[in-house]
Amino acid sequence: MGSYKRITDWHTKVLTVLRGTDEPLSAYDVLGELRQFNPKIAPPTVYRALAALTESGQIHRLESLNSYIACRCDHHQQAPVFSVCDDCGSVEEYLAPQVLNALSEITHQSGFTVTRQVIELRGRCTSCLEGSVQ
Amino acid sequence: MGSYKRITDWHTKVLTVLRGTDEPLSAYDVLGELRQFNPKIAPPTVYRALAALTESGQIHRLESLNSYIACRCDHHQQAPVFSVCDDCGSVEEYLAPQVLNALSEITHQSGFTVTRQVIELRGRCTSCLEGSVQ
DNA sequence: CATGATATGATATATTATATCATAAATTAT
DNA sequence: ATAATTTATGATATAATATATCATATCATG
Repeated sequence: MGSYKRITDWHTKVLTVLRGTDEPLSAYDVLGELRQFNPKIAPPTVYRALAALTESGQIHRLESLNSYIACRCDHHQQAPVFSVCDDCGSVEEYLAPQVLNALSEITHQSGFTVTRQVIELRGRCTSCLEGSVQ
Repeated sequence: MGSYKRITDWHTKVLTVLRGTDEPLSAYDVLGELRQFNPKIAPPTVYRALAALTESGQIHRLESLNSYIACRCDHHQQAPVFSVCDDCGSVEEYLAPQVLNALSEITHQSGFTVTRQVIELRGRCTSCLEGSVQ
C-alpha cells in the first residue's frame, strides 16, 4: 500500500499553461489551452489537475476570482497574500509573515486549527491609479 | 439628480433570511427561502439584493464558499476576518485590526490601493477537533 | 502476471452568476 | 399635479463554474 502519485502529463501541461502567463486563468481558460493537445479533454480532467497542483502549492486558487495562478514565490506551502487590480487584472503575490502571525494570534485564542488561508486584496495597482488621476 | 436608494422589500427579506441562521447560505439557498413570498422570484432579484447588502456591509460574501452570511459584528464597513470549519460548516467573524495593519504595511510599500479585503481561514473549529481526537 | 491503487475519459448534470430588456415605482423638476 | 429621469423589479435566457459517476486504462508491487 502507501500512497503514490502518478506524475501525469496533464499536471505538467496545466502547470506550463499557468506559468506561461501573468494573468490568472479560469479552469475553462486552461481547458481551452489544453484542447491544443486533446480537443476532447473534459472539465473534470482540468479540475483534477488544478486540485493536485493547488494541493502541492505549485499553483494557487484565487477564490475571489474563481481562477488560478502559478506560484511566483519560492515558498510552496506557505500561505500567500495576493493583491488583484480590478482595473488591469494584474495580480501580485506577497510573502507576509507578519500577516500570518497576526492571524495566528486570533486563531490561537479561539482554538481554531487552520488548514488554509485565503488572503486577497482587491483594489487598484499603482499604474492604474496613476493612469486615472491625471 | 443625486443618487437615491429605494429601500426595497427584497433587501429586507434577504437580510432577515440571513440573520435567521448561523450558517452561510448560497444565493440559491436564499432564493429558496424567498419563494415563500413569491414562488416566481428569479436569481437576478436575489443577486441584486445580495450585492446591495454586501455593499452596505450588512452581509458578507464568503468567497471561498460562494455564500453569504449576515454581519455579526457592529463594524459595518470594516474588513472582517472569517474562520470556516470544514467539518461542521460553522463560521466565526472576527475583528482583527492587527491583521489589517499588517496588510496595509504591505500595500503601502507597493502603492496598491485596497478597496476590499478577503480574509478567510479554513480549518476545524475547537469542537470538531475535540470530537475527532478522542 | 495478478492484484490493488490511482488516473483518465466520457457523459451527464449541478451549481453559481450575469446579460438583457420591458415594465413599474420613486424622485425631481417644472 | 405631472412629465421627465432615475432606479428597482420581473422575466427570460444563457453563461460560467464545478462535480458526480462509472467504465476503462495505467502504474506499482508482490
